[in-house]
Amino acid sequence: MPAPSAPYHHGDLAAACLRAAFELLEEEGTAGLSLRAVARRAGVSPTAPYRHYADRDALLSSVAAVGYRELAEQLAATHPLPSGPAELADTAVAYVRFALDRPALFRVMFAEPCDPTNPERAAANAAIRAYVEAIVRRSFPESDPAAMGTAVWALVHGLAFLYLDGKLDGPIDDQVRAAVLAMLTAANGAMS
Amino acid sequence: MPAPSAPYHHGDLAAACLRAAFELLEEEGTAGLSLRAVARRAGVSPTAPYRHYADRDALLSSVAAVGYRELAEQLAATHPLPSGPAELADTAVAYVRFALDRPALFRVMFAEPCDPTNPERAAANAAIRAYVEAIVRRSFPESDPAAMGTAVWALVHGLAFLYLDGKLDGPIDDQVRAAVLAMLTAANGAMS
DNA sequence: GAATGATGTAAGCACCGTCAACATTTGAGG
DNA sequence: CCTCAAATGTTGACGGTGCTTACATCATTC
Repeated sequence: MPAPSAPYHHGDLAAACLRAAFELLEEEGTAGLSLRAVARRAGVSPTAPYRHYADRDALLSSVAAVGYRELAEQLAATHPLPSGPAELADTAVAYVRFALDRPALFRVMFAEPCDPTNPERAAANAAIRAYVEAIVRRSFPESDPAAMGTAVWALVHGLAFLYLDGKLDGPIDDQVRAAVLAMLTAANGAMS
Repeated sequence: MPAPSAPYHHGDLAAACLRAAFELLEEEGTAGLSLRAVARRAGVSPTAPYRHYADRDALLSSVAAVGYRELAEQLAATHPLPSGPAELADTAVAYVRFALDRPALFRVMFAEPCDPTNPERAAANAAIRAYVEAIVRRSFPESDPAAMGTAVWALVHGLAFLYLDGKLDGPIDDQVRAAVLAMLTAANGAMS
């Protein structure tokens, strides 16, 4: 009998927990994501996940790390290295869409008081930062890459959160595009 | 005997709960803000707050509403109606400072899956929006006020969240200023 | 083949949000 | 002034949570 019904050892409980956490996040939102629910879904006792995750925050950090990778993939799929305001606006739309398509995941990634020393998160953070700075260097060669990179990321990130919180409504794609383009063209009229 | 020890009726429990919630938020962060803790601090039974707040979310919404007013005050105290990139950068710094000075409150205000139909929140939201648009109309008269207002708010809001989540570090004031100014001057080099 | 470390379980603690039933106080109408 | 209803606060309970401690089972290595 190779698999009677429930072998004592699960096999790969860490991965199963991660998968269960993602499913719960999509189905019930952040509130439904409890360690006990994860354990139930993985078909395991309530305290089994503690063998693989120190506490709930550790599981959330792993979820967030996967989320960062998926966000990066979605952005790269839009434009591997966007250039100029129009493509940059496309990328902004993709970023906001990710947030709105998977709001609970996005909140876990960015809205939890997280542990900034977590290496997975730090690495993902550095990756996003490098991606944005590469864009900036190419599209705005005369700007300070660090400052402009920060600003571009903040602009897009802020748009995502404002939409997520219902502070903005209306056609997302068009409004995101309009906001990004307005910002990138505004200076001409205002600066001396 | 006007106040023996503990009169059956509190007097103004709704306000006392709000005050207790603010204190707990500052002292212990979002995690420490439970209805029961609020009740304890107000010196009242665990379920008494339910006479004044339908549930925990209702209390959080009231906390957020007060937070919006305080944020608006802090911005107005910096520049009643900022004009031009430099003053706009000052206002951005004030916004980010608010977020970093009172991180738990800021998260309650913006990072909770909130009820967008709550009238208090909607009103506060409209007030911030009007403030930003007034700034934009004056500082960027050639821009579309709606799109540019959204973009400016998003830029500042995004900076606040990125700092809050530890995605950025270093001297806050200088970096926020640099990011805002970089964004507002970048277009000249990039657009046709 | 037995010891050892990794993995999963069971039981329990303190806390949480919320409901239902009850107690007390206040205030308005007779 | 007295009554009685509404507003307010209390008690007790239920199911859920994160987490700890002690124990059971398995897989591996000597």
